[in-house]
Amino acid sequence: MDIFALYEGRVADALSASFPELAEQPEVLARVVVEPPRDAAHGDLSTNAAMVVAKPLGKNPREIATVLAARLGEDDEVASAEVAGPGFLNLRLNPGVWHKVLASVAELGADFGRSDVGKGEKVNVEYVSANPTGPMHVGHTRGAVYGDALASLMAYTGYDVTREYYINDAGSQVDTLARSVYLRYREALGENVEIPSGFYPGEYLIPVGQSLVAEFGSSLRDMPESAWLPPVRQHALAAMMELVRADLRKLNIEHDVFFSEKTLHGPGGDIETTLAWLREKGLVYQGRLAPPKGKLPEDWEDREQTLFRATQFGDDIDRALIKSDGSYTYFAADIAYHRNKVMRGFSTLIDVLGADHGGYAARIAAAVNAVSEGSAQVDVRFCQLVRLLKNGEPFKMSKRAGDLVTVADVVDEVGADATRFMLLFRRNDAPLDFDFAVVKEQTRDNPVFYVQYAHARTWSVFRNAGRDLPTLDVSPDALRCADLALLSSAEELDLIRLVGSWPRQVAAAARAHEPHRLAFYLHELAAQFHAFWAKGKENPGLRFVNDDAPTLTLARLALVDGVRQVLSNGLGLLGVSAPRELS
RNA sequence: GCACCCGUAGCUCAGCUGGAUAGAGCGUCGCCCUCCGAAGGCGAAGGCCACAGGUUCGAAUCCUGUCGGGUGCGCCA
Repeated sequence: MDIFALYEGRVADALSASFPELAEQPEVLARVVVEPPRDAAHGDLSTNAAMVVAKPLGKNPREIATVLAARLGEDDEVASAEVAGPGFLNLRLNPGVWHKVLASVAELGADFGRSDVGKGEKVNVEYVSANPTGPMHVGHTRGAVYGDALASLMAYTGYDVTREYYINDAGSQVDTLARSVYLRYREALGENVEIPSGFYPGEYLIPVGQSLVAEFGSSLRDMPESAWLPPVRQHALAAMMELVRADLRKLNIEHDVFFSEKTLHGPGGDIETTLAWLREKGLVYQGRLAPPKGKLPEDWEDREQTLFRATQFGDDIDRALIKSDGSYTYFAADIAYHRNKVMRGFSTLIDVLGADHGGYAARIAAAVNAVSEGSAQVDVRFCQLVRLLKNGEPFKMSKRAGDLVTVADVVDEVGADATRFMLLFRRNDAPLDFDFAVVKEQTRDNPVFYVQYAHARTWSVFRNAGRDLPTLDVSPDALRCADLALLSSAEELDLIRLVGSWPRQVAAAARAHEPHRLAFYLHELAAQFHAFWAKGKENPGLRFVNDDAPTLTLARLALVDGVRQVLSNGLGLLGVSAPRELS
């Protein structure tokens, strides 16, 4: 039950009942918002309705608000409806409404917050998509966690979500990988090898070389490169993807689809058909590009090439499709890939990329626009770099992959929960400091701990109740029968209001593609719960468990259970565990 | 030179797609535990929302320009 969405409907109804001409302007009504007022003293709900429709109606907003107030004030649930400021309408609800909201939390359980705002729209979230040349390093982690949480969030809000990983297995770096593995293969056969620069030096390739020996014996040693390269490449790719999957598992990330770039190439492949289609639409031509201003690339040569008319779709320049050696550019494959997604029925495509791909967004948008003929939308989200620190000092940890700190290093050090929560406790496009020392602290300075501790405390309340009031039935059925009207203090109602705003937060976060909002909400809910808990210290009457007041205790437990449920649902969406006890 | 991202308290950052008196954590200062609800809580100080215009009932939020920081810039992936 999303009380805000509910009242948005009621306000819209009241508007069109009072001003029938608005029925013809749904786009105006769509701008009407019901939200919690900034200042709680203004009431429970606040709406901008009168101000939004004032102009289209040619009427004074306060006048409109007064009409609305009269109409909405007739509702039994509404205790008062007041016009304020330039034309805000503030509604105060009877506490019984909030008690109903709390009851609905228990009723809906894990589904409290779930919605159908996505209306079953097919969404493809592409994330991680790291080159399959080694284990994942921290640079990939943020996008991985962000994409994963976003996918969960959107699935929860009624979108039909596919989690996808694009394997860049068609470029020259895969050949470099194969050659690097081949050296490790010869090493495994007893040779003394040096890894020249330009090859991948990581020790993680040693076992791959050994497994080649196990599979092929020494048969590859005396072949020419043209003969051993294909089997070694395939073997190496499979091994790397296994590494990547293992790293993703450590973060509890699982994709639905692993899409190989290689499958787009070749005769009759998606790239060919896509380019043919673009040619037919007149979007491909032979032409020259002006050299970039400023520093000129050293090997610049002015030559005619095959270009995609990206400028027709808002890009700065047209983009090359075919390299001078005759093979397709990465972008050509990417157009085909995005067209493939569109053909699979996705109407919203989300690409999660590192911030170093910033310049790529415009051409992807152009490609999707062209290829879907405007029917699909793409949202390219960039994840900024993560700076690793320990006690404020830059942190290096070079165990597995040369200079790079890997995902496994981080997760082994602080755990998947902390890694995920910290990466989500920030907007994705803002740089992030990740301090190992802070994340391992068990104090309120550590947001992961702080939120998990709040959840553990809800369980601890129930354990205390069992100890102090052993005869009290605190089963879910008993909680359902609790007299919630006993929850009448400001602290209790504030907490219920916050709990009740959860569905609204979830829906807004999903629409904005911003899972970090959930992390901030959970931190706030944890803070308010901790504060309420502490009130019981000064004022025993506010304690959750009161030996001499079992019915009040039961009502309070219902409130605690609602907090527990929302913390649990929220942590679940973020992919962070919700422990019942902290060790 | 161009494009994209960013500029909010001393520091790190939120700010719910334009709403009312701009918020949180850290840091600083001051409080609250002889055990049973301190792995916590309460309070204070701290702001020209980089700057200048514009759009309108209303701007940290949208537009333009300036300054400052980051990223990227024909065939790399």
